[in-house]
Amino acid sequence: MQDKRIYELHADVCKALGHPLRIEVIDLLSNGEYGFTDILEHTGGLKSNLSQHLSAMVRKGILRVRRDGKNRLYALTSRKVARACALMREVLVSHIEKQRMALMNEK
Amino acid sequence: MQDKRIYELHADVCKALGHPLRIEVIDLLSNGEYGFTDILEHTGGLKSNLSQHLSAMVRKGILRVRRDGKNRLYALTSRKVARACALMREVLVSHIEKQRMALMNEK
DNA sequence: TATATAGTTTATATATTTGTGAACTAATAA
DNA sequence: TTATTAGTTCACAAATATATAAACTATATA
Repeated sequence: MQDKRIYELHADVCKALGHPLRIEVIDLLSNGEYGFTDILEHTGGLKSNLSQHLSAMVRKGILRVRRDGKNRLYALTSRKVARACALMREVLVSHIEKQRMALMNEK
Repeated sequence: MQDKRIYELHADVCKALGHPLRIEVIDLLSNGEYGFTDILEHTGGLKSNLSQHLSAMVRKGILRVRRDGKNRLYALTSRKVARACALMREVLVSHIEKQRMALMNEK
């Protein structure tokens, strides 16, 4: 019941997965590196909003950026991020399945 | 740029990982099923707070509960949850490593 | 040098999450 | 039946996260 610090850091990194836009970005970047403008075109919304989400993801260590002329290219820091994300999607899908089943049985 | 709904659901499940107490619970339940009181003893804090976190996790489909007399037993719905969590921890660890390296180089 | 492009940063209003304690409920035990 | 145990639910205050728009910055181009 000591050193909760690791749980705080761990939760903080996981928080990066807890927003629809950020999930969409991770999904896209699973295919490789993309420029800011391409990501924005893909997700829609305001550039300032996207910029903030991306830099939060970089700060938490799940994305990296590099400059290429006047563009910025974003990528996942590791395939592990994509894998973790995919696992959670599978958990979601089976939960939805179970709910559907439960609904069918009560009718 | 359509059906963002899946991203919302996906993010919502991932949000379950985004809190220190919930990470601590997932870590514990990686070892198997535990009773509410044992979890509380392990994490500390108020029972009402733990109860709310646990039921949110059940609602999102990452934990399941069952009754055993007057106790309630909680478990992960799938090993996938533990694996996703472990992957994100690895991402955290290598980020911390990289930061340490960066600090060393600038000194 | 002046302009345009490609984002970033900042300020702020709103929405969501979290922690706390009191009240409540279901199952068992006396 | 009455307590007791083992949690859950509720209401509310405080803390965090999010979206938006305006201002700003760095690089490249004319």
